[in-house]
Parts: sequence; structure tokens; C-alpha cells
Amino acid sequence: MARRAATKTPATLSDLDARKATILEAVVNEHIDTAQPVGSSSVASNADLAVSSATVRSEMVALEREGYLIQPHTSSGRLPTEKGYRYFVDHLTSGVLGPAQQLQIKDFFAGVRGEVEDVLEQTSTLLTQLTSYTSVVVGAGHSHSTILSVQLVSLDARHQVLVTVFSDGSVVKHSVVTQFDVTHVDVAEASRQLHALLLGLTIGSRVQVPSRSDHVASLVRESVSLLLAEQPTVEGEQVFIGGSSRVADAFDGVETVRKVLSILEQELLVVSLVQDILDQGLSVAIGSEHGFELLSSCAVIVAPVTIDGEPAGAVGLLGPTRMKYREAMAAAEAVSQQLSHHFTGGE
Amino acid sequence: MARRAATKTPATLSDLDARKATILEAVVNEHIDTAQPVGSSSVASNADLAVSSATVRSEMVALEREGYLIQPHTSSGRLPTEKGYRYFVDHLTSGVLGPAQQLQIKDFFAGVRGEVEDVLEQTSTLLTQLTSYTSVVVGAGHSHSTILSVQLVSLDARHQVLVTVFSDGSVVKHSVVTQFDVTHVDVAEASRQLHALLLGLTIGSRVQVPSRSDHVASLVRESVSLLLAEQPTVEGEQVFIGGSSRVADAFDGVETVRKVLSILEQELLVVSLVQDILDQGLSVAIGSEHGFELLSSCAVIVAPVTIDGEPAGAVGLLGPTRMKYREAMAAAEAVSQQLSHHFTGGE
DNA sequence: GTCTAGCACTCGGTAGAATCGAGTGCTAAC
DNA sequence: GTTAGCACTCGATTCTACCGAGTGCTAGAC
Repeated sequence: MARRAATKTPATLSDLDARKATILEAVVNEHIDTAQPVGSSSVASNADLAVSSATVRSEMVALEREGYLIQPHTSSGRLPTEKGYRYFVDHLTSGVLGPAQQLQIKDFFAGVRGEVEDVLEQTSTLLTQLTSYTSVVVGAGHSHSTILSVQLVSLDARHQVLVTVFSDGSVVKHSVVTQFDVTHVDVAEASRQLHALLLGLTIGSRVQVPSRSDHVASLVRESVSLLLAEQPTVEGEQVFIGGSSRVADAFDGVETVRKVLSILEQELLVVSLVQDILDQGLSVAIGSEHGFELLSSCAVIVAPVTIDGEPAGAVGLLGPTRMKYREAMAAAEAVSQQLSHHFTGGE
Repeated sequence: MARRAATKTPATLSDLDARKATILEAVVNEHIDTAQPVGSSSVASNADLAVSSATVRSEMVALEREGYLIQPHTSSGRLPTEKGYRYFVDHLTSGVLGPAQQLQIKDFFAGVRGEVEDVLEQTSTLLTQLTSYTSVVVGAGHSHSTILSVQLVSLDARHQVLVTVFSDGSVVKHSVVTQFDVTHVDVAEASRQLHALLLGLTIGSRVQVPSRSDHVASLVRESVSLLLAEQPTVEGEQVFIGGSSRVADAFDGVETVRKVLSILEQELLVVSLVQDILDQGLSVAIGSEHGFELLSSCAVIVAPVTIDGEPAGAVGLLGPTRMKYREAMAAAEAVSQQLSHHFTGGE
């Protein structure tokens, strides 16, 4: 699934002379603005190259031959191809946010507080407000965190709640149901044993459980298996999606909207999408560059979040391939940095 | 916000003679099927009334005068109005699910297990699969539950996690940040005091906190205020929305899709929407019957979930006003009953 | 009286023709 | 290498005619 762009791009992409590059950039910019095919004359007048439309046209023919542009039909303007967008993005002078947006980010992180989950969720709202695109915030799971505390609480004779606190501050709950009645004393004892047994371990650890057949031992065995059996890779990862209504006006076809929404519904897919892109070392995935067929008309921007230098999640933006890369990338960048700083500095 | 339908309906709605009722029903049924205006001839042939289209026409004129139907323009077929749908729904012979769907529900509840949250989330997926509409599952908050256990866990010198277990099995986490370094001993002592202080209380209770100025007392005060200050009405309520991509094909206009999605994004709104409808004693809210302007082209079906006879949440379905009421209501009904049973019987 | 067959009428939707114009490719001249 | 000029293409728009589904009305049948 991870196969494209990273390998192919450098070789093929950097061989555009200055004028071609300027023209390509102008086409992309205008198309992003207007959503229409771009003609040679508007490029000629628009860009700061002092050449006529005829010259632009012949250059466009070349750009089309090289795969950066396409014509929807003979004698219409040109559109950027995926490759065209890729070149554009790779050669983007990193954008600067407007002062209003900078202020908005600053205010947000100055004022935000509360639980990690709430901060992440509000961050996704912030990103959507900043960019008008659908945003994704992924918080890393606690797979590497150690267990700080384990407690078993009795609801009634056959129902207990297993509460685990991890060193990253996350709390996980498991329901334990027994086939036999247990007393408060049993639960307290099991709780004590579990705490002693699991303290300092991570999810996925193996541990020696008591093999006795009494109630306490059963409780302990059951609890341990519930807790340690979790998939260490994905469990505990948190996804917050903001502004999914924006897909409705980012894409024209109802069918496209449906496809994109159906992906967004599956949080695990979204996590792996973001992770995939990060793994490829990209900050933008355009069209088919990520492996998701259904998102072929989308571009995804990601920016990693770190805590104390350790990867701890990511923020992302999802829009049409003709999204406003410069602004969106700047926003994602700024927010991910602030978020990293927020969690690193002191919560 | 709760004003309509319940009061007005009985007087105005029940005065349709059998033939008008049959015609109205036929119009609604066909429109739901085809999404097109319905003409007199198809009604005449379709329904089991043995009259000509001309007779149907004159009846339709009457139905239009009384507000059950409208003509989009002169000389086209008729559409049901909100009032027409309301009559249709009120006189609906309660539908029966197909055997395949019954089996699907049965299998689902036979196989489902795990945390309450997971069950509710999967239930929303089930509802969407059954009906092809967007589904909503609301789990009641723990506002009336008592506190079973409170525990303060130290992350580092200035960060603690407050973990509270409620009698309904829910677990709530709060982060506590201090301006001063605290020792493990302090935390343990504060934890002990909190447990003693809060055991058996509910959210919103008032409690006497120590007024001393030492670290332990500060920790206790801070924790208590975090925990008890929560809004007892909405906090802790869980919302699971399934199949939001279905709105894309349930409505035609992009603008409508956008509006509906933007509502679904705001979970608190969804909760209050569902709650409103339940409070009105309705099981279906059509068009403007719920107070939400943006959802005026939607119908919402709700069915309450109870645990041991106590209200504990609801399931809902959201679709276009021309949704398949009979099937959708039957599905919501069946699922809510099974869900109630699932949580009542034994988790 | 109630129902229905018949008929003139309305009006949205569709198909085709004409037209427009943005944009192209090509070529000859600079 | 660049550009002005020009014929050409083809989607989009407009206009017209027309079809047909569906209506409302009325006169006659039951």
C-alpha cells in the first residue's frame, strides 16, 4: 500500500525550466480559485512572465506531453494532473498564515484546557474553522505507556469494572462479568493482586497469572486477559473528525461526497490513512498517492504531533485535490506545532 | 421549542373518510417509492378502490384543500404535505420486519458483548444496515448514578488523574494539575479522603470540603470541584451516529446535505433533538415538527431504550420526509426493545 | 346524487437547431 | 525563439417546437 511518490517523484519532477514552472503554478493557482479549466490567455496576463498567450500555449503543450496538465477536451483550458499538483506542492514556498488566523490559533491555545480528549476534539474544530476543510486529529494510543494503577470496582455480585490508569494519563475501562457471585472482599483482594501484578507493565506484556480455581484467582485471570489482550497497535488511538459537513461543498458529485463520508465513518481507516502518509514521509497525499481508491479525488495534508520529541499523533486536513494547499498546509503546520508545544510544555 | 403536533393533530387529522384515507395512503406510498409527484391515474389503478381516475382527482382536490397534499405546479401530480405524512404515520398499521432483518437483529444481540459504549456504537451500525438511514443511538448520562469509587493517581509531581467509577458502571476521568509539587504520600492521602468524602453521592451534590491550605486539602478541593461541577443534564451522555454517509443519497440538494451534516456534527444538538421528540411523546417527527430549522426536510424516528423500566436512552433514525416509515419504525422499535432487553436481562 | 368518460388545457421536460465564445493549434512574419 | 493572426473545435447557452403526463371541468350514465 505504500509504494508511490516517494520513489518516483524526485527523478521526474524537478526537470521543469523556470518558465514552465511559472506557468504550471499559475494554472494550478487559478484552477484552485475558479475550479475551471485554465486558458492560455489568462495565464499570460496573470503571471509575471512577459510572454504572449501563444508562447504560453506552446509551453502548455509541452507540459501536457510531460503529464503535468490535461485538457478535458480539445480546445478547452487545461487542468493540473495529479503530477501537476505534486510538482506544485513540492515547490511551494511555505505559506504564511494571515494575522487573523495566527491570532485565532494563539488565542485557542492560550485558552484551551481540560482533558486531552477535549483538547484534541476542539483542535479539530479549530482546524476546520481555520481552513474550511474537514479536519482529522489523531491521538496516539497508549501502547507504550506503562500501567500506573489497576483497580477493580464491584457493581454488583457478578459485575465488576476494571479501571486502569496509564502513565500517559489515559484511563481504560473494562467490564468484568463473572458466572458466580463474588463478595466485596474477593473483589478487593483481586484488585490488590492485579495492582501488584500489573504495575509498570505495558499492554501486550505476558504475565504469570495464578492458576488456582478460587473466585479471586478467576477474577484476576479474567481481568488480566481483558487488559493485556488488546491489540497494541490500534487500541486506544483516538480520532476526532471535525467539519465533515464541509465535504458537501468541497466536492460536486453526490457520489463523491458519499464515498468520502463513508471513509470518514470508519475511524480505523482514517487512522491508517494518516499513518500511511506519515510513514511515506509525506506531508501531502494527492489523489491516488495514498492507497484509498475511494478518496481518489481528495488531497490529504498531515502534520505530525510530538510530545517531548516523541511521535504522539497527527493532525490532518482533507479536501479536494484542488484545495488551497498553501493556506491549509500552513494551518496544519502551525496547529501541529502548537499542539506539540502545548502537550510538551506543561499540560 | 415543544409546541406542535401533540396538541393540534387529533382534532384536524382524523376526519378523513375511508376513501380519502386510502387515496392519501396510496399517494404517500408511491411518492416514497418514486420520489415523484403522484398522479390520479396511478392511484386509481394501484389502490384497491374501484373508482376511476376522475373520482380520485376530485378527492385529491379535496385533500389538497384540507392541506394533506400539494401540487408543485398546476397540472402535475400531488405530493404529500407534512400534514399528509403525519396522517399517514398516525394511521400506519405497525409494520413487521422481514425475516432476514429479524434474524440479523437476533444474531446481533446474540453475539454482541463488551463495553456498553461498544455495544451502543455497534447498535448504531446495525440500525443503519437494517434501514439504510443515518442512525443515532443515545446512551443516558450517569446523572442519577452514585459514586462507587474515587481514586487519585499520580502521573508526576504536578499532574494527577482523578478516576471516578459510577454505579452504572461508567468511568470518568479528570486531570488535576497543581501549581506545587506533591508527593505520592499526599496523593494517596487525598485519594483516601476523596473516596470517603464522595462515596455514594451523585453529580451535582454539595459537599463540605476541607478549608485547610495544605497540599492534600488543595488536591481534595480541586478534585471535588472538577467532579461535582459537571452539568448534570448533558454530561456523560453518549451519542453514536452511524451511516452519516447515507445523508448524501437521502437528499438531493447539496445544500440540504450540508445542513443535515452540520447538525449531526454537533452531538449535543442531536441529543436534544432526540430528547425533544421523546418529551413530546412522539415516535416520529416530520419536517418542522421538531424545532430544527435546518432539518426541515427530514423526518426523525425515535424509540426509547429502558433499563429495568427506567429510561436509559434512545435509538433514532434520520431520513428524508419521504422515508420508509413502516420499515424504519419497525426496525427502530425492534432494536430499541432488544437493546432494552439486552441491558436489563444481564449485561 | 354520485361516478365516469371525454376533452380542452397547462406546463415541465426533452430534443434539436442555432448561436456564442473561450480556447486551441498552426503558420507566417518579426 | 516569439508573436500576431486566423481558422477551427466544441462545450455551453438559448430558442423553439413538441410531447405527454396530468389536471379541471362538464355532460351524460348508473
